[in-house]
Amino acid sequence: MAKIQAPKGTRDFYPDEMRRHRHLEDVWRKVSLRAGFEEVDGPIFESLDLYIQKSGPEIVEQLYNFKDKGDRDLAIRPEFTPTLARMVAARQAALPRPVKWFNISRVCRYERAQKGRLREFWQWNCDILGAPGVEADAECITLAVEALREFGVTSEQVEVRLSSRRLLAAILKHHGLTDEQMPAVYLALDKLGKVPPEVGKQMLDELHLSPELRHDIEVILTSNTFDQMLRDGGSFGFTQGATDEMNRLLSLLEANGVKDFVRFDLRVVRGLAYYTGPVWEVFDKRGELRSICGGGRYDNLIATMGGQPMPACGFGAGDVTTGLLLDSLDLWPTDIGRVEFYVIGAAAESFAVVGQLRSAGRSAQCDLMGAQINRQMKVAADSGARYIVTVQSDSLRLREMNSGQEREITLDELLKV
RNA sequence: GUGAGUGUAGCGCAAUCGGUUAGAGCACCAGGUUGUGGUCCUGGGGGUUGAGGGUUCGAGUCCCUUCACUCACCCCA
Repeated sequence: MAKIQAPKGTRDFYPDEMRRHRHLEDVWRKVSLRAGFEEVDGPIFESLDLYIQKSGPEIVEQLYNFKDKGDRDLAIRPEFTPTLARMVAARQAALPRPVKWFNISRVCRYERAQKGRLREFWQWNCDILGAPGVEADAECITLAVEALREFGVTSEQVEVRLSSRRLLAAILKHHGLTDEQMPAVYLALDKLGKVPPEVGKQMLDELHLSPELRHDIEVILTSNTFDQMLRDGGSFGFTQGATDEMNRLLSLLEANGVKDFVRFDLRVVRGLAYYTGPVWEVFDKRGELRSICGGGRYDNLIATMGGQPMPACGFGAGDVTTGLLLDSLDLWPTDIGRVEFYVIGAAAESFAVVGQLRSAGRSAQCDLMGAQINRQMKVAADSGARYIVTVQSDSLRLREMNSGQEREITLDELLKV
């Protein structure tokens, strides 16, 4: 029989990989719960229409869809947000506000696999619904930063680039662009951060913008703070409300202690039809990886999906890019998911001690191969156990592997180590 | 969808100009030594050189086809 390999763009998780994956999920879940988000989930497949409703018919090309035996058109979820929107809309009136939900979803997208992008991956999603103000945006950004900090990532290594679709749209409108003309400019802006300056210049030339707009775009590109942009570029036609909103968001981020991670940068655009307010994306500062995490405000989504209008913001982070980030910064913990005790000795004696440890809520294992003591010792050392316990008739010895310290110990003491 | 690169043991690799039976390391297994550790020694299993075809006295090596993987473009919810 021919060996069948895993489908393109998928991964097998052997124990080493699974430990790492578990670490990602553990951190994501921990910081979410710590911030008062509640975990939710839905089906891994949905009606194809759910995705078409949110993203248009073109989306079908980019997802795994199929007909079930009842001839229903279904799709494996390519993202969690439509499910979230469906769930919120179904109980909209009854949900206490704000709704703060998170989810770690396994998702599939039919795309060419490449670095940092596979056909099956996990996405951590956090959303806040029913909160119209920038407090919710600040909460989301802060949560993303807290996860990065928990992974051991510093503000030297990554940054949150914060933009605003509201501000961008105001600038373009101020210069007389119609809603139809805006996407081309958004697209160019988005590219500008990612291509060499000459190429960027050429892209802008091709748009034939007015000199005034061209000037404002130059200011956008060279501004590192919102204040600086306003100083260099004047009002840009912003309303007081729009300016206040960004300033308030920035001061909330400062109050939350994540200011050092955040840089104002209007080049960040993200999906075209979707976002309505602040948008942001996390990048590694070395510029080696695609974006690690991103989100923003999408106040129209719930109504689009058939619910009552409801303000919303949120973000998603992928396991693949996050993993690559931890790879490149060498931030994987080495002691995760290992059994705490490895008990060495004759089978009957080892089993007795292992049983006691497990009953006491500790993790423990022993030899199952009938191996000689020296062999057991080697296996125990290789297992990464924190403690090795040797049992010989009635005497127990405990060895702490990091320090190498060893001592005689009673069973009662052992259970409390 | 477009373009480029790479396929040799479980893994990362070597094999001169096309030349004998494709090698060593790590990992795995067995034995020995160190009696409570990660050492060391000996041995072992593992390969249709991705697959198919061609050129040749002879192909891991050259040519064609195909498949897979990787990277980039497009796209990125």
